[in-house]
Amino acid sequence: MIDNQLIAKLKAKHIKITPKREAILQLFLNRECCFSPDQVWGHLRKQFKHCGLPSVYRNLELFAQHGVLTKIQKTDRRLYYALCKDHDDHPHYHMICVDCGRVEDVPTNIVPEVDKVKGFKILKHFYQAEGVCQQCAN
Amino acid sequence: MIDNQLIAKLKAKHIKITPKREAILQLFLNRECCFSPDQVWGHLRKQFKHCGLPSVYRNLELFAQHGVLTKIQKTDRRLYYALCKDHDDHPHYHMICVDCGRVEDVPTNIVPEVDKVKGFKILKHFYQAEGVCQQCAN
DNA sequence: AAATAAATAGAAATGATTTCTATTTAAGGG
DNA sequence: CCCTTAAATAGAAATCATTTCTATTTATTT
Ligand SMILES: [Mn+2]
Ligand SMILES: [Mn+2]
Ligand SMILES: [Zn+2]
Ligand SMILES: [Zn+2]
Repeated sequence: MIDNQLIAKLKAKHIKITPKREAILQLFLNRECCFSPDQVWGHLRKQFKHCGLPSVYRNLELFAQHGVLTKIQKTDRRLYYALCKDHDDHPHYHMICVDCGRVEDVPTNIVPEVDKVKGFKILKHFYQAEGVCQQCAN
Repeated sequence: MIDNQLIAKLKAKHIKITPKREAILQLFLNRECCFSPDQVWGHLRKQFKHCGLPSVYRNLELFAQHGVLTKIQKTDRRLYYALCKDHDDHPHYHMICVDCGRVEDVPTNIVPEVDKVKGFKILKHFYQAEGVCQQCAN
């Protein structure tokens, strides 16, 4: 059912595979959308009688720390996470559908060349695009 | 004292020029840094005996709506605003010094060409860089 | 100076996120 | 399998940045 490569990766990092964690990953694998902790919680409560929201927050952040999920910035300033498949192997950014929440990895060759312009030493940069995906355009 | 061109611009938009608003603009004009509402409030309370935090929130958002200020994304996920001088005349992004908070407008020619790649219709995009400014590097 | 719509202070509410702690559980070794 | 142990969890409570509400004040126009 769940991606075995992903499980192996997590085990290699000494991260326990719990039913809740599997269900969270499964949700992101099934629907390639971004979800807020609250949305993930709502999904988990269908499967599990007991389910704490703080655990959802902790696990989403854990997955983000290990490159499995990426944080998505939306205008409502709440937390959103999405699956990041090309985990740091190739530079890419994320494109979010404002309609359905779909998140696509898009390879990029944007490189900050600006340290010459203003004398800034760039430590990190962030690019994100919003729009309407092909499916939602119809 | 305060930028008269800016005042004229605001009057043209039927925005009342109040002492608090002048003081907020003056702060951003004096120090080209990003500030949180709380930081602006702390500054205003030195000059004004009575000063409500909700007014600060409202005014910062008002200025942002009218392109005078721009929102800055920091990792602490709190609101930050900075002066945006090149207001939409030229495409540019913002570079933030992680040390002193300085914000620089940097012209860009980054154009999202990705609607071809994945069939996405891009509505807006956001780029921001973080680093250390020349002054703080010394 | 008076009229008026907008701006404000201050208190209170909101709600997403975090913290805390006792209990449960996954993983590894016998 | 059964034990052991460190990690994960639920649930309640706290936190705290941001927003809402309302009576009062104020900037602008007559
Ligand atoms: Mn990704
Ligand atoms: Mn700007
Ligand atoms: Zn879509
Ligand atoms: Zn600096």
